[in-house]
Amino acid sequence: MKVSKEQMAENRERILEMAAQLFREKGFDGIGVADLMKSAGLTHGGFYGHFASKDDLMAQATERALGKLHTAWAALARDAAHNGQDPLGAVEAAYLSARHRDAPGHGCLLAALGSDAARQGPAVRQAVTDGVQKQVDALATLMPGRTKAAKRQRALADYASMVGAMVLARAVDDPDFSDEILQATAAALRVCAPPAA
Amino acid sequence: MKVSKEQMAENRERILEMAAQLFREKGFDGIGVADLMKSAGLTHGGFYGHFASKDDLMAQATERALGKLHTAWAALARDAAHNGQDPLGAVEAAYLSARHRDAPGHGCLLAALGSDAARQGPAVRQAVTDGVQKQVDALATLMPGRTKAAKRQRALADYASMVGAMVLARAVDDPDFSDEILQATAAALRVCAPPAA
DNA sequence: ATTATCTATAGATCTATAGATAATGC
DNA sequence: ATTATCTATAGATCTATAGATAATGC
Repeated sequence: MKVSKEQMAENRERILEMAAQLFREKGFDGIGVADLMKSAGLTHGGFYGHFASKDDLMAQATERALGKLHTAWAALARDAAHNGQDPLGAVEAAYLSARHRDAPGHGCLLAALGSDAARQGPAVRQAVTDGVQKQVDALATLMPGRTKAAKRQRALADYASMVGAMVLARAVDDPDFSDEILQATAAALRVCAPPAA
Repeated sequence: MKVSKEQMAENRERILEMAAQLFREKGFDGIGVADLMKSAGLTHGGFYGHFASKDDLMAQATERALGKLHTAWAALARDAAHNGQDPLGAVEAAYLSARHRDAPGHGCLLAALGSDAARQGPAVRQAVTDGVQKQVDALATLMPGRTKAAKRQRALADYASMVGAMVLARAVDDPDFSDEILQATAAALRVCAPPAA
């Protein structure tokens, strides 16, 4: 049953990716180690050769999910700028889209697990804090404003608006109401921080 | 062991209040029926005489928590108006306070359980949807704006901002960063929707 | 020989229920 | 007599570990 070093590294990656998705879809408590390993095509017991505990995996999956979104935002902003469009507007539009709302497993970790994260241990909290700082830094770079402090302040408020809108849009049961929340927030962001151009 | 009808109604109230608090503090999955009943000073088995299931309790506790906050907002706005202050600003300041952040068990259900709520059954989702509609209606009444639609749009965006800011402020591990998130969001709300006065 | 994975299980939860108990309220 | 609560437990989870298995890599 032993596999090669390469195969083992690949297995570890698969567990981590699967965890990052399933935690966002079902919550930290919504998926167990056994089912997670089954989804990765491995058995329950093998898990503890890769991670010290479920909490360890949760922290690493959190870091992974936040890092991936950071990369996605950067690519989105770069493409928009390359096409002569507003980079900030592109990131905001993607975040506040029905597509994002309907795919929590591949979206923003804070929107999917934000209220859960506040109740987790130090490792997860640390990963969240680092991830949020990086996202805010990225937004601040795209933000219009005279001073660095003004850009950062706007970036923080912008991020909070988007996370809250997504949490609400996913929590409510009525699809029309959900769309309305996303659209109203997108409109408010346009009014508050119009593109520098 | 039987108690009077009045005592039973009182016990039911105590379970519901305790649940509304403990769910917000520990998450829907973070507190079990047995521990909840112990907190209410009753035994595990007695629970099912009051509620059909844990899910039933979750839905009723959700409705209760959202209703209480609605009442609190109304009182806050009324008092502010009575003292010649901006009612909207009073609600926003209270929501985005460190006091609210540090007492999730008595605060906004969406900030405490928003990402959890999206994964719950129809009863909880329905209670959340109704509660959010009422909060948004209340905010819209306080909101400056020419048309009813404009007020509602601003109210939706306002609510999203506040919920997101609180989710982030509670999720991050660094107290200074947490304060910064709340303050930046409060500042952005002042810029976007300045008091009508 | 080493070790990544598998099988099996310990021990601790959790929701829900069945039957016993004892106080209310006709 | 009725019924709200209690005790005890069934049945299903969940995390974590111990020991067996079998393929890699010296």
